[in-house]
Order: sequence, then structure tokens, then C-alpha cells
Amino acid sequence: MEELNSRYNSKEVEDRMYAFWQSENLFAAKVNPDKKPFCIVIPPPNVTGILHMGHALNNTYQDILIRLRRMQGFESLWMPGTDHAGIATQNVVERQLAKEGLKRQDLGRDKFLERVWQWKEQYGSTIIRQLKKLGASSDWQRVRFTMDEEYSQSVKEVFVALWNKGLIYQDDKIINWCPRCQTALSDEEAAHREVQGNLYYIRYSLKEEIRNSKFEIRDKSQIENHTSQNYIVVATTRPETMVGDTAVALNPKDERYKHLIGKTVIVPLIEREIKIIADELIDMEFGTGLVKVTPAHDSNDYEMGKRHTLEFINIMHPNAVLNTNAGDYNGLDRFEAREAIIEDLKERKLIEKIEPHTHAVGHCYRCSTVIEPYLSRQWFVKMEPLAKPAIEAVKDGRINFYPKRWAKVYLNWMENIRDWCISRQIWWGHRLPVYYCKECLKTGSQCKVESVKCKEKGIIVAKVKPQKCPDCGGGDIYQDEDVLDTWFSSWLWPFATFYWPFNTKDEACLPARQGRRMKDEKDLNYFYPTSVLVTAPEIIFFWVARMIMAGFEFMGKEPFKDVYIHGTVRDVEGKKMSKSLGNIIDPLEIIEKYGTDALRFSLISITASGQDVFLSEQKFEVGRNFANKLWNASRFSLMNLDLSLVNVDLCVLFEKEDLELPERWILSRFYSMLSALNKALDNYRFNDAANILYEFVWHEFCDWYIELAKPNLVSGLAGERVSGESKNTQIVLYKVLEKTLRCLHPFMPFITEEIWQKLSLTSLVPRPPSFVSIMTQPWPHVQKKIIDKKAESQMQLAIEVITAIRNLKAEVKIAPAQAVKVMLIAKDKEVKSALDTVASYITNLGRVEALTIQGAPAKLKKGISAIVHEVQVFLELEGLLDIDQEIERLTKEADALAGSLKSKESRLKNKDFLKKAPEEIVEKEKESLAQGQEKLASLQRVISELKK
RNA sequence: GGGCGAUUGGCUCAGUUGGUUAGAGCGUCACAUUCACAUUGUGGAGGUCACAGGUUCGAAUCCUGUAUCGCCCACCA
Repeated sequence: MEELNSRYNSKEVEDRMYAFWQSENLFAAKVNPDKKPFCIVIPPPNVTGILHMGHALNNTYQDILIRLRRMQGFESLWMPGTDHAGIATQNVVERQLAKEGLKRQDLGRDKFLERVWQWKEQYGSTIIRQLKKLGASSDWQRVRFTMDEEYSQSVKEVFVALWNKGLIYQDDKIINWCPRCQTALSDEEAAHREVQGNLYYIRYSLKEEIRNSKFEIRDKSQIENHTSQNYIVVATTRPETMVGDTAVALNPKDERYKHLIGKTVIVPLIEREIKIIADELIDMEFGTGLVKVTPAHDSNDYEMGKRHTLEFINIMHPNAVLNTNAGDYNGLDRFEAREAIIEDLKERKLIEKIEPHTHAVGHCYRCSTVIEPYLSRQWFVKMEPLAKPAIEAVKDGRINFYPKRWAKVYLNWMENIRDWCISRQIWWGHRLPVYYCKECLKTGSQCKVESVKCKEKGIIVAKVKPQKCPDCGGGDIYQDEDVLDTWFSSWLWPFATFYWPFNTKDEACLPARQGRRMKDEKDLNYFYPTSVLVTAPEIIFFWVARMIMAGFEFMGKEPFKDVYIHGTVRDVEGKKMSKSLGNIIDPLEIIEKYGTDALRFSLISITASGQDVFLSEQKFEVGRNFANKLWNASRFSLMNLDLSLVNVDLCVLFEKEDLELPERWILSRFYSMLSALNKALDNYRFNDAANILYEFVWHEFCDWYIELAKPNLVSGLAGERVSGESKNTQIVLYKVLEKTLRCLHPFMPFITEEIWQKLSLTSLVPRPPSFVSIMTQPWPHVQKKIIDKKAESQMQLAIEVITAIRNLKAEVKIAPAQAVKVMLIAKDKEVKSALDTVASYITNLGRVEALTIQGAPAKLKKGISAIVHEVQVFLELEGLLDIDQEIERLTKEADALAGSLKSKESRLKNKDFLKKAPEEIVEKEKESLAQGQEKLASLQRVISELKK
């Protein structure tokens, strides 16, 4: 027996316990044919990441599932790792360089990459350390990084395979360009945000009309139609792009302007002549219905440019500074150029009007710079063929989203999928396995080598750099400068983490792998498809959808069966937590102040399934208080247990011994709770699960069972003779506590382990190896035999009578602990005998000094009454009573009751109700009416007696 | 423009397939405290479930519409 401190000290426990788990190697998973696999791959946090509440929530869910399934007998693997996060990490290191007054170009590519690796070595494991603080039971021996050499091998394999299938291509397109990061981005990486801008109406002169000098006539309809004899008006939000205009477009159906098609206008300021063209794309309703066309700087305009063979004029440098094509505006930043052009147009009276206009503008998801639609040559993945099986799998239920509604979001995106721009003009990342032969590029024409399917002569796609060109045999070969989108490696995570592929021919580059290959392949076959993916909604497109596509393409199977999408963590005002808003609640600070278990339990219990959670620091008190409650209940138990007694089989005990009511009751309640808990967990209803446990531990085990058990325990303590009752009480107290700890363990791993070890270490000497940790204990099974509805209803009667007594005391301001005289008057003999069974508990917990139970109405002394079920609870009082007040109180209650009974009566007189409602509902209603009437009669009897 | 989510006591939220008197935590008020726990115990007050229609014997729950807030998607310059 051991004395525990009266407060749970999380700091003292957590690090010690985590180290213990690791030293016992309890997180490791391996192929085990005797067990079913359960596997989760972690959404790899950015290697630059530091733990925020989103991570805390996300990883707590995963850890709960992993620990739960492990206890349920699955071989449970949580694959950990980090993502190299191309742009984000490059930005971090560039910022570090900037402090030394350096740019990455000053170092050169190789030296810069050395710096990034250095940075990674130094800081890259921060997030992993923090996940450990959270209690994460990942198999750390397997920790992966998306830039590991083996992982790169997977990436290359995939690139080459897709290329060979014709699903990767290079093309000139308008892509999302970040002028600050100076790289292309995918459509998903362009975050659209509403921006308050202007719509500028600008006059373009008609060349023919100027020549004819018919300026002066301008009739009313022309003014309304934004045209004049000598100019037209176009509307634009981006006037700076006009220097790149190569046409003006209108809808061919637009009666207002039909006559203008084919005419020539002059772009103001740079005085370029351009044609007026007709294109279906133009919306007649918007602006003036006349649109300036800038094919090199807008994706719609680009399409039109191709259709009408317009000139593509690039007006910008990659950093969004205008180039020589911009004439006088050469050298100005795009936004400066906008101002300057507006000024110049105003001066020349070429602006008709300026209207405020809000529209969605793309921003770089890494640095928030406004994205520029930019024409450039990039690499793309053709997505439609990949999407097909991924759509089917969700439609036919091989993959399930929880909550369901996210499947719709997923399908909608997948069914309208666009090609994926995968090349990035940065240095940190997987370099494209694309090589160029200088010689062949020079000579041009179609490539002869069939196997590499290159469209253009001189392009070689291969996992390893070729020594010489397979086409011309030349040796002057260089690699493409670009790297791949980070997500092009992440989408392989569910199988690349198992060192896929295994049949690579390029063994020379990975000698270290040879011995491991068999084992790795077995691992993958065993754990893939993984069981569930846990993530936040914002990465469904980035990652979840793409993993599903890659899973089918390369493994021929879905990568996971369930996708659990949880909410976003927000601050009290509903804003996303972010550093820039300064509204962060740091999980590590919470751990420091409240403890990891408190953090985990609070987060889970307040986050409804799939709903966003609005967080404030105060909410962590819930978990802290609960941990402390559990701690003290355990402390009490340990102080009162003779642990040599408790090592018996519960089911045997239950069958052999005639257990007392409180024991039968709490066991029944425990298994009822367990059954509900299992159901909640199977449906990913984590907050329900947490609250079911909370309710049971606090309000049933602590509030009632421990209190009921105290008399037995206190008398059987400290080496004194252990009576039969006390022994059974001890056993049940121990069993329920121990099993409850197991149920709580996935949620609160540290405190449950600490208590459990104190319980089991002392009780089992010598301990079998399986008793090392609560982690490896089996999850309790529901014992249906032990669920005892009769015991539950008997106890319920006692609880309600006790509550009534406490109520009456509060009514007349008697302290709860003060002993009183109570008489219970039962309706009949049956009820009386039920009361007799629970009399001792009522005496005890109601703090009653003299309890009398009557089988029939009796003559009452002075006192106050309450009616519970079929019992009148009468509290005897000496001179404390104001009879009028008591009459008033009871009358009020009777009136309220009469009201509700009236509505019941009328319902039961309603023929439709009797005819249409299910029988059991009608029966229930009748029963409840009868009970209510009984109670009302009792109340009225008491009132009339008082009046005498 | 399309889609999704939310609207329930002072605050934060539960409420599975419609079924007695709508729950919890926090806060608040009263009472208690040598008893495992003040990170506690006991009890009270506090809600016409955003609004308007409809379906139904019966609606917080299902349907239609409205309002407010939030999120995601979209090539109307």
C-alpha cells in the first residue's frame, strides 16, 4: 500500500512514464500473423513545424485509436514522420541567411542545400519531440522523412512510371506564380481571398474612326453603351496588364457591339493596334461587355489567345516588376505600375469611371503574396485517369468519410479535377528526374527512343542520370533545375514509408536496402491498406484525394478504409489560430500548466464530431479537474485495498458469491457504460466517448459507489479481520477501478499508467511479463451477464430517495451532513420491501439518524414532505416549520404536476394518438400518467393533512 | 454564383433513426467542509430550441422559405 499525494502531479509522471514505455519498446509494431493489423500513417507535420493545437487535436485522435486497437488485440502501428515542406522550409532557411546578409544565390545551389540539411539536423526533430510530450505512441524506430534517400527513390519511381504512361507532360500554360517565392504553384496552393478592389472603365480609341475624324457625334444610346463614334470602353480590375493587351473581345451574340467585330482599336499609352474579336466566353452582363484580352497574364485570355492566334506578350519579370514590353512602365512593380497607369489615363481623360469592386484574388499559401497568373513552361500530371478509381472507391463505400458530408466535397472536387502543376522553381525538394541532352536539343525534331516517349528530342526521363544520351550517344547531359511539389512526395506516404518499391533495378544507388527488402515488403503487405486516416478538412484536396489516387495507381488498392475529418481549432471568437493574429494557445504551455492528460481529455471532450472547436485556456480545467478526481478516487481505493485479496476472476466471483446491491449495481453500470463507449468509439464519436467516461467515473463511481462502499471498507481496514462483505467490496472496487483505468487509458495515457502500476505492482508478485504496462492490457469485454437491470432500478430508488432527503434539508437550510429523522411511507407492501432492501444506504448517504419505513399512510408529526415514485419522504422537524410555507411549496408542486397530467390525459383521449402511435409509446404514456396521478394524490393528501 | 456548416438557459456546447417534464460543463446563488478530492460536496435559479409556414397523433429533430454568422469551392475581366 502506498500513500499518494492528494494532487495529481503531471510533471512528475509524464516524462518518466514516456521513457518507460520507450525503454520497454511498447510502441513497436511488427508483422504478426496471429493478429489483425491496425495501421495509421501520421499526417507528416512540416519539418519546420512547431506543435500547435491543430496538431494536438489531430494526434490525440490518432493516439486514442492506436492505443485502443492495440489493447483490443490488433497489431497496432502508428507510422510517424515529417514532411520536407519545400517552400516553407526553404523560406525558413532563407530568412536565416538574410540575417547574415546573404541570399541563397550567394551560396549557390549545393551550398544552400547543405545549409537546409544542417538546419534539418538541428531543428527538424522539434516537432517529433513535441509529439512525444503529447504522449504519442508512434513506432519511432520507423520515423520517416519525405526527403530520405529511400523515399526519393519512391518519388522517382512514380515520376518515371507516370511519364511512361503518358500521364506526365510538359507544357506552356498560365500557372499560379508567386512573385516572392518565385515559383509556380498548383491551383490548390493559391488561396483565394476576397479583396476590395476597383473596376476601371477605360477608353480605347477606334482606329478607323479616328482616321475618319468623326469625333464629335455621340448620341445617347452610344453613351449608355459605352461606345462613341471614336472609342469603346472596356472594364478591368487590373489596368497594369493593358500594356500586354493583344485584343479586345465581345460576345458574338451581343447586339450592341456586333458592328465592331474585326475593327481595330489602339491600346492607350503604349499605342498598340489590336483587333476586336468575338468570343463566347465573354459575359455580356459584366462591365461593358467589352473585355481587354491579355493572353500572357490571364488564364481566360490565354485560352482566347490560343483560339484566335493572338500574340502573347509577357510584360513582367518573375518578381512581378514590369519589363521592357511595358514601355515607359519598365522597371515598375506591378502595383506601382497600376497607380502610374491610372494617373496617366486620368490625365488623358481616358477613364470613364472607377467603381469599387470586390473580387477573389489568389494568394500564395506560404507567404500570402498576391499570385500572378503567369505564362510559363511547367510540368503537369494528367489527373482525370487517376481520379476515376478514386471516385469509384468512395462512391461504392470501399473508402468511408466520417462525417459523411465530406465525401460530397471530395467527389465534387474529383469530378471537376484539373491537371496538377508539379514543378517548382525552388531548390529544396525532389529534383525532377528529367535530363536534357544538349546535342539533341540543338538539333531538334522527334526523339527516336520509343521507351521514354518524349515529345521533344533531347528530353530523358530516368531514375538515374544516364551516362550518355540514348538517342545520339552524346555525353553532354544535364538535369532539370526544378524540384517537385512537396505534395508529389506526400501523396505516396501510405506506401513509400514502407520503402516501396521493392523491385527497383537501380540497386547501385541503395546498397543499404538490399538486406532489408524482404522484411519491408512483408511489412507493406501486412499493414497496407492502412486502417484510417485522421486529418483536417483543409487538406482533403492537397493530400487525401491525391493519396487515394496514388494508392490505386501504384498499389492497386485504396490506401485507407476510413477517413476521419475533424474540425479546425479556433480561438474564442471563431478565428483560426495563427501566429500573425497572436491568438495562439500553445499546447506546450497547457501541458506545462495542466498536464498532457488534461490537454488531451479537454480537447477531445469539447470537440463535437467534425465541428470546429472554439478554444480558451479556461476549458482545460475540465480535464485537469477530471484527472485530479480520478487520482483521488484511486488514492482512496489504494488506501483501502488489501491487494492480496483482489486477484480473483470477476466472473467467477459474480457467479459464486451473492454480491450486495451496490456491487451488483456498479458492475452493471460499468458494463452498460462500456457498451456505450465501444459504440461511440467505433463511430469515431470521440467526444461522446470522453463524456461517457467522465459521467461514469465522476457521477457514478465516485459520487455513489465509493460513498456506498465506505462503510464496508473503513471497518475492514488495517489488518483487521476482513469480513465477507468487505472482501467483496474491495474486489469490486478494485475491479471496476482497474477496468475503468483501461478504458481511460487511450484518452489519458499517463495518469492511468501511473495509477495502474501502483495498483498492479503491489497486487501481483511476482508479476507476469504482460503486466508491465496498462498499454498492453486487453480492452475490457462487455459481460452481458453482469448487466443487471433489476439492481439498477433498485439502486435508482435509493438514489432518488436520498436526493429527496438532501433536497428537503436544503429547503429548510439544514446542513447536508446534519442527521435528521426520516419516515418513508410506501404505497404498498411491495414498495415497502424494496425500501427495506436499500434502507441502510438511505440512512447512510442521506445522513439519517432514525429511519422508519411504513407500509401504509401513517400519522405524521411536524415535518416536510416530498413525493418520489410511490414513496412519501417525510422529514421530521422540531419547531423549525412554517406550515403555511410548506403548504404553499407543496401546492405549487402539485399545480405544476396537475398541468402536465392534463396534457397527458388529453393525449390519451385523442383517438388518432391511440390509433397511430406505436403501442409501446401509448403504454408508456399510460404508465406515466398513472404514476403522475399517484404522486398527485399523495401530494394532495399531504396538503390536506397539513391544513387540519 | 455554387456547396457546406452553425443558430438551444449569462457563456461554451451535447441532443444518433421524430416519442413523457430539452441535457451537460462553466458562470451564478444558497448551504457544507477534521471524512480520497476546494482542482471538493449538496442543492437551487435560469431555455416559448433564430424566424415564418408545412408534414405528423406528436417536431429542437423531417420538409419549404427567410434572416444572421462562419467555412470551402468557382476563369465574370
